[in-house]
Amino acid sequence: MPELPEVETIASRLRNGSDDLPSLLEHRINRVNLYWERTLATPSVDEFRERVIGQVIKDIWRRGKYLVFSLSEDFLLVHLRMSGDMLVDRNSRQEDPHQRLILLLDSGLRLVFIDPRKFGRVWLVSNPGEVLDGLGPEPLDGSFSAAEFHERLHSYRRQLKPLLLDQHFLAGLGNIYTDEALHLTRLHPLTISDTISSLKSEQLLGHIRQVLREGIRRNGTSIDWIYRGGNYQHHLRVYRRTGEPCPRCGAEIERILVGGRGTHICPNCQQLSGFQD
DNA sequence: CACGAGACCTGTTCGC
DNA sequence: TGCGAACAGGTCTCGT
Repeated sequence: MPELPEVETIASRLRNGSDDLPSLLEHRINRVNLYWERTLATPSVDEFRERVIGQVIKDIWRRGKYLVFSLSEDFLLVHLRMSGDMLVDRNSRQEDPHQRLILLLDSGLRLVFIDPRKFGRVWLVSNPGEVLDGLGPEPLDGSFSAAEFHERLHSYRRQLKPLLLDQHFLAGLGNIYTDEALHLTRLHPLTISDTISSLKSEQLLGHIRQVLREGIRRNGTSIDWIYRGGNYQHHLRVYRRTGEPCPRCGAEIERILVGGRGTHICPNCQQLSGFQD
């Protein structure tokens, strides 16, 4: 579920509150319930409890696909991976079989990490750079220019889609939004990155920003049983639309495998050639 | 350096 | 209907 727009949606809900639930800012952590030990990447379970209890949530934001909680003393980082979700509920709510970590707050609210597949991870660190330093630029950062993007594309000779999914190259894209952006730009996912013209690079960055902003505006994409609350799934052009007509030309959308990931393309609009105008 | 396969996990959907 | 295979919003590590 979690690519940049979904993580952004969750971060802003926790930070600003929503409907009936208040912002989590200035709430104090009173107690820790850990249900799956490997959820905790670092430190040890004992040290985590000792250090995090008593700390106050001062700020909440997103970097790439990470949720960042700035606490009074440390930073709590959360990566949702494939099936994670982070929500707030009242102390009285019933237990979820997939809850992996619960932070009980003063105020009687609970910050609940849900993760059916158990891939998600949580870090408690004094310096967030320990975890975040390797990440590439934020695609929505206005100071990240098309020229710089083009330069980065040309600093590798790699298949385009796996490169866009590489968080060291660019932070925040996942399978859904990458397929969507490539389709809008009419680029085949196997295009070699250093063959892309500066015009195409600029268009691609524009489309990446377009689908991410639209995803955020619609509170993310809800597919399957995992993430709810978003409705960008009704606006997807190719992702998981195998066999349906391309919204641009009507050809049947195909599913291929690229870098081991299911990939959705229009075979007519996204053709692989040696040069990209 | 770049790529593919396997690992980590559980739940749902597909195909025979 | 039933049952195993395939597949899923991610990322890491290893071998070639």
